[in-house]
Amino acid sequence: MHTAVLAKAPTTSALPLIGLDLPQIRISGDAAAISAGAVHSYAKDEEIFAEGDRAAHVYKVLSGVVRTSKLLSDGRRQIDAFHLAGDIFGIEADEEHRFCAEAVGDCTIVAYRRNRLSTLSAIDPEAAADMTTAMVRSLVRAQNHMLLLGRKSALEKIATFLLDMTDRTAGSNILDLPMSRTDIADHLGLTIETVSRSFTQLERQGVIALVSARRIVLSNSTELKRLNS
Amino acid sequence: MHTAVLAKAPTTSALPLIGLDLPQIRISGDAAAISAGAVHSYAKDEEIFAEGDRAAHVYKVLSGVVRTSKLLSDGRRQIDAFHLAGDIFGIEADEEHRFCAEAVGDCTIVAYRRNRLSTLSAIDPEAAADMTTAMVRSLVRAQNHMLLLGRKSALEKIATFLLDMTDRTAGSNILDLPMSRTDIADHLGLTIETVSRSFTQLERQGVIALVSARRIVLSNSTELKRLNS
DNA sequence: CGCTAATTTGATCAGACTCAAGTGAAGTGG
DNA sequence: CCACTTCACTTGAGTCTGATCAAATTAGCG
Repeated sequence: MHTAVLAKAPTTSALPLIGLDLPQIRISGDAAAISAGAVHSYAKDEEIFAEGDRAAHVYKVLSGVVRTSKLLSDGRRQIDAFHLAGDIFGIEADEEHRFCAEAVGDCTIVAYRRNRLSTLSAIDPEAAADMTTAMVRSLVRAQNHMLLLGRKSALEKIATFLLDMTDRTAGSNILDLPMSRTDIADHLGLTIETVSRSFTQLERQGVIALVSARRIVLSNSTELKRLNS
Repeated sequence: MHTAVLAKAPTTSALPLIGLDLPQIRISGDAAAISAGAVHSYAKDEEIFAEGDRAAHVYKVLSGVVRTSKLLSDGRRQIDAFHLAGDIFGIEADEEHRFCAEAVGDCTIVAYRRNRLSTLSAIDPEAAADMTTAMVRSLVRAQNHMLLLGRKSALEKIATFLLDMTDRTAGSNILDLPMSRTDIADHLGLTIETVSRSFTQLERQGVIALVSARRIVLSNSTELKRLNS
């Protein structure tokens, strides 16, 4: 992992108070207890950590979007999640990362030294609870995603994805997708062609409008929810 | 949830010491702290809890196998995991169960009152750590399963499944499957016909031998591991 | 021993994939 | 500022894996 050179973004600066501007999940407690987090910036597609790297940190997205994924030997890829601002990722059971993390677009991230979850819980129970919350959230997300991957049609997958992304970003019905068709495909267990065709089909049905490739208006979210099953 | 009437199995008996015969994950600490677990028996296909039930307990399998699953409105089902003896299941973020749990065959289960994970961690940090371990394990499993569901072929899915079940049960190369083809299909995102055909194909290739429908000999686990990708 | 449920097998179909070409937008360099 | 390159996305045609529908076989059980 190395820090990206981006003029505007802060680099490897210690955070005086960890739980400061982190609304969604607050890493609380004494800064000394969980040695202070460091902020890093990453450029688009830059690797944050790789599968097999030593899992020395837990991360939180400050801005931008991160994807975590696993690869098969022949290159097939499954993106298990996109992490938006406020999301925690990189929690591992073992000493090793079981998936890799990359910046979807330019982004900034806080890295917290991982003093072994068990140890942490003794020192700072509240921080441990926050970590637990993050983990439970990942698990719920993973369980829903397994249902999607195993049992939903292409159109249903896209519908679910659009609704989920809308929920997690703006409340409005305009959705700006931060990721490519390739990323969407690898997240939903489809190919880019099928993703594209599904978008087109939804547009023809008047369910969505494609302002541009990455900007989508949900013109009929009722129908979208129905497709969601 | 109701307790099955099985002559041989104990029913709703308080456990004097919780972490007694639970080798894999030990729920430790003062029995008073996490009010004692109660043992229940369930018959094949009996429901342990349903999607939407209040999540008042966390469970551990003592004997037999449990499946946890989610349903779509039209009946399509995704089994997210099979839980064998020693496995913990039913951990939830919310007050509600997000999936349903049923007995695959006759089984016995301990139910631990769920004094909110956060509260628990204050009272009994060690028990909380055990719970965390269980959760992390579920998460790792879920992440691997997403890769399987999203990116593997039918044959690869079956190969992975057989190897995983073998790992989790005996060390030998004889595997007794506790679940039906339907359950396997709903776990792997396939149909029963495809599951059956994949088994047949593996048998014809000399990779496995089907002693009976539920008893499988892994005659060439090297080839099975290669298929596993 | 007969009944029921589970599994296997066969034939056909369809949804999603592959391969291939075309379109469009963004960025680069002259 | 515009031509050119590049990359992302879309669209089309044909194929294939796995689904569906249907029937046969086997196993388990009262």
